[in-house]
Amino acid sequence: MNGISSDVIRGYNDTMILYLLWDHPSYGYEISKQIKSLSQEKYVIKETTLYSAFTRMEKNGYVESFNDDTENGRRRTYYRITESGRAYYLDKCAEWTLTKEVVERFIKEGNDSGNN
Amino acid sequence: MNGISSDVIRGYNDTMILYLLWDHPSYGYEISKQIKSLSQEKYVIKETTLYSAFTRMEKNGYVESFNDDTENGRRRTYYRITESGRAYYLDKCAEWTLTKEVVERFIKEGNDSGNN
DNA sequence: CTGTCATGCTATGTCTGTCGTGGTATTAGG
DNA sequence: CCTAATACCACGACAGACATAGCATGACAG
Repeated sequence: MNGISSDVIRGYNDTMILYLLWDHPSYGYEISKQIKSLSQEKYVIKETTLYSAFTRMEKNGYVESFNDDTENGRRRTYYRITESGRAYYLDKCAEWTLTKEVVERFIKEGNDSGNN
Repeated sequence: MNGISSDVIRGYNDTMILYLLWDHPSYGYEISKQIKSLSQEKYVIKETTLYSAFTRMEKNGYVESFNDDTENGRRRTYYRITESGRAYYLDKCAEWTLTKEVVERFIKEGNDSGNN
């Protein structure tokens, strides 16, 4: 198995994107590259998934879009995380901890090396 | 936060059910109770989700259904895990390990400060 | 100048798993 | 009789992921 079935990640795409927006705004293509590299090529988000996530999150108030006028040529839509987005992200982190605990009670691990 | 949003667990319901079928067959209601107790009430699978999971998994050959004739009165459909189901389960466990690694790269917060 | 590639985004419709709603049936207890 | 717990199922809605397709720019090779 090389990748990760998207069903598993479902619900965490938003979280990953918000993580990458935490320190500074970014845009689709860059986020896409970063997810790929940060996950060590293990997860590559689909374009449509990514852009629909942006749309959804903007509708939910987790991000704000804007255009960078200093750029010319290629039109980019940048996204900035909002306070609400930060709160949502942190909430998801807490949920992840909980989820992890729960799922692991149902996982037989014979191939887990080292840590607990 | 009390529970876990089902979007997060999505894709792991099957895994949890198969885990509980590993040693011996079981049936819907019991599985439901066991998920609740084993997750320490943190996750309660919805009935419809559970039964549709059984149907799906039987169609995929991960479980087989049968009736226990020694029981009378309440009609139960028991499910038994198949070899294919065991393989699928183990596959999911491996995937979980991978998923966990990936997701955690995007999680701020008490980052696994303890182990490793 | 034209073709191709990388960049950057959008529209449209399908698929799948979850879940809300509601129904059926048995057994036990008040 | 009524209710609660057990035990299951049908139906339809919904949301997120994704396949497919298209549009537009800029760089660079031939």
